[in-house]
Formats: sequence, structure tokens, C-alpha cells
Amino acid sequence: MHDATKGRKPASLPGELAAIDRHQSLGERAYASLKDSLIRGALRPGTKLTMRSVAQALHVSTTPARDAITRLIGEGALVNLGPKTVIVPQLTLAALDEITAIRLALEGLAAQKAAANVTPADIVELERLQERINQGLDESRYTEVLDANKDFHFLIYRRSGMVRLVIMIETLWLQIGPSFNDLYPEFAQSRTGVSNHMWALHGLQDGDAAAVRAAIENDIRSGYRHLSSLVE
Amino acid sequence: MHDATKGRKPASLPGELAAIDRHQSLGERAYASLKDSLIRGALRPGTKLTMRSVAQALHVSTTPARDAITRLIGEGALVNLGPKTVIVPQLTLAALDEITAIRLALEGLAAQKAAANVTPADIVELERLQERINQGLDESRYTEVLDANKDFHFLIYRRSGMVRLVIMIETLWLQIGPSFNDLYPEFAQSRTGVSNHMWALHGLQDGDAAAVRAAIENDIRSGYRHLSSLVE
DNA sequence: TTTTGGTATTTGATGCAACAAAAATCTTAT
DNA sequence: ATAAGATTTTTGTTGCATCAAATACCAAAA
Repeated sequence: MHDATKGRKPASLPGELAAIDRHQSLGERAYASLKDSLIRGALRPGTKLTMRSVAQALHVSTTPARDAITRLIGEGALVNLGPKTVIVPQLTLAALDEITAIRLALEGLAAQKAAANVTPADIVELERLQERINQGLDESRYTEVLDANKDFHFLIYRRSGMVRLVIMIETLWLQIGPSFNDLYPEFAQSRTGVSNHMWALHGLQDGDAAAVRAAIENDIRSGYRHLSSLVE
Repeated sequence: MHDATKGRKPASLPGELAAIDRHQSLGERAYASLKDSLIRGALRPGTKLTMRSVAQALHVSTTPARDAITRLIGEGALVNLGPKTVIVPQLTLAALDEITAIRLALEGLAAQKAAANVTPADIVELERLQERINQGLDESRYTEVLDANKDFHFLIYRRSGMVRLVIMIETLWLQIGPSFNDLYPEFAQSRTGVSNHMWALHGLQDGDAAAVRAAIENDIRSGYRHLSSLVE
């Protein structure tokens, strides 16, 4: 007859009902899918995207594909090479410089704020992620390293409690993601990232906001050095 | 907004051609129009937007209207109250806190970077804008004040030379814009903003990056105090 | 009056077709 | 060969119809 989960909520209810999973439109799913591919580096710089090809790849019509592409262009994750040509942008040194400066400001802020909110459970999870990174490094499984590294950073950032901030950081990663792939192999050798992560971890445990911020900033600068040598 | 060169360039050309005005799709124009209304405070918090109503108001079909609304939701300038209800969001204190923290980081960075790039012509333009602000304050023309204030800030930010940074700052202003309208009258009385602007101007003239940053940060904090008392 | 339940209307999502414009391809002249 | 021109193909844009779902409305009951 009628479902309890639809319509406006009753006047009172003994307990809080579980939130219904958000209705996700095809456009939103297409966006999330493309975004994920981009941030993971599945789409290399220079790759050309057309609405029809994306639509076909995602088994949807052009409308949701258009939604996703338009949105990604707005975020700078895709660029118009011509009026009818969108590609995954090649990272230039100027762009990297700018993105790094913003990353230092934003991720530094997030890291700093996170220090007051991390729980022991978070620390455990971060240590687990670091372990995944170490193993991935040992076994040369760079995709795994990249994934775990991303999770490590964003777990911290999410603990800042600042939703908007995390989203903005995500758009930044979106822009360097495609070039990250070319980064590894060599980067793996020098495990500079590892010690930065350890410092961050210790700062988090001590509730030392400044230390956490410094560690993350170091990590970002370290990544910059490697990426910049790759861009020239 | 985007790059100006379109098409492939001929084999050789004596000089750089003037940029052709970029083909702007209806969707993009709808987006720009809505964005402008939002940032200017023409749309009050709580205003409900439907694709059909926006389409009708802008004399286009639902497709460009949809583009604009979807994009604005993605940027946080509009929110889904329900699955089929989008409104101009009411600014909460938590949101204001977060946005202010990010503004301090981002606008502070932009102001700081701008110090090295401003030209004497920029200074003149900034003084002219400040004059417009003062006059608007005298004559209680708050719309004028808001506009000139925005132009004052963004002229500085643009001189940071960081395109992405300016765009991100814009999305921040987009979120507080609708509530700015309610701010004035009272805010106009205490002209705290004026002295901050003067400090920024002097810092810009002296090339004192730290001073410029401090002035802008002060301005942001000052705005925060007034806005927060309004939100409760 | 306030709340509930049912009905009617409006809404966003989606696919699709037509069209003008751009990109790619092929041709020809130098 | 190379570059310019002509062609064919592909592309984004836009409007619109359809449909399930959400919202607004209204009447009846408490």
C-alpha cells in the first residue's frame, strides 16, 4: 500500500531511522566514475573524450555523459583543446606550481585542524594504510601505493570536519592525478614519503597540530620535487 | 574564463591576433547569469529554483538551465533540499566558520602573492574602487558598495597570477553572497572595512606582501564578525 | 486547530533527433 | 613533398517528449 520510507516524516518516531541511500542520478554516477578514473590516473594526459564515447563506455545516453564532462571541465579536471575537443590536460610546470601552492594552504589547514579530532581508531587505520603503502612499495605495486596514499591523506583531511575543504582538496588532486602515474617507479626508490607520513602519524597521536601540518607540507613539497622534474 | 585562441593557428602569422570572443554556449551563459545573481545577492536564501522556471526566466530550454543548476549544485552554491527541490542555501554558522577558515587561507595567499605583481595602474584602479565604496557608503547605496567591494578584492586576487586560486575563491564568495545582502545597512555604519582596504593599498604600494595579507585577513575577519551575528 | 491520508499536479531524469559547426580525411596544385 | 583547399565524417548543442517520482494541495478525521 504505502511505504513508510516515503513522504514526509511522521510527527514522532521512537528511534532514528537509517538514512535512505541517496538517489544517485546517472549523471552523478557518470561524474563519479570519470572522476575516479581521473584521480587514479586511468586516463592519461592527452586522452580525448567525446560525449558519445563516454556515453558508450558507461552504457548511458549522451545526457548523463554530458553532465559529467561539463562538470569536470568546470572543475579544471578536463580542458577544452578546441570548441569540440576535450582532453585530459597535460600538467604544465606553471599549473603544478600553482596547484602546489594551493595544496600547501588547503591541505596544511586540513591537517592542522585534524589534529584535534583524530581518534585512536583513526590512528590504527592510518597505520594499516601505511603498512599497505610499505608493502606496495616492496612489491612494486604502484597502483596499490597510490590508492593507499590517497586514502591516508584523505582520512586525515576528513577529520578536519570541514566538508567543503575536503571537496576543494579533491578537485586539486583531480588535476594532478593523471600525471601521478608517470611519477612512480622512480619515486618509489626514495621513500621520502614514508618518513613524512610517520611524522604526521606521531603528530596526530600527540595532538600536535603544528607538527602534523609541517609533516603534510613536507610530503607535498616532496611530491612536488618529483613531479616537477617529470614535467619540465 | 578559458583560453582565447580557437582553431588551429595558420602556418605563420606576423603578430598575435586579437582573441575572438569565445563561443559561449547557452548553458554557460545561463550558468554565468545565475552565478552573478547569486554572488550579488539577487536571490535570497530559501529561494526555490526549478529547471523550468529558470529556463523560462532565461528564455532558453530546460537543457541549458539544467546545465547551470547542476553545476551550481556541484559547487555548493545551490543545495538539494529534497530530491527534486533545489534552493539557495541558508548560511549556517558552521558553514560560515568553515568558509571563513578557507577564505583566510586562500584569499590570504592570493593577497600575499599579489604584492609582487601589482602595477601603478592597478593602484589607481583600486583607489577608484575604494572611492566608489566610500561614496556608496555615504549615499547608502549598498548594492554599489557590494559590487565595488567585490571588484576591489578580486582585482587584487587576480594579480596573484593564479587562475585556479581565483576560481576557488569565487566559489567561496558564491556561498556567502546570498547572505551578504542582509549584512549591510548595519555594517555600513561601522566602516571597519575601509581602513582594512587602505592598509591593503599601502601594503601593495610598498610591495609588503605580509602587510597585504594581514590587511585582507583582517577584512575577512571583520566581515565574519558581522555575518556571524546575523546568522546565529 | 492540528494531523493524517489520499489525490492531482509538477518536477527532474533521460534518451533522442536535428542541425550547425568543427575535425579529420582526402585531393589537388605548386 | 608540402601546403592549401575541398570533402566527408564526427562532434557538441539544444529542444523536447516521456515517465516515474516527488511535491503541493486538499479533504477528512482526531
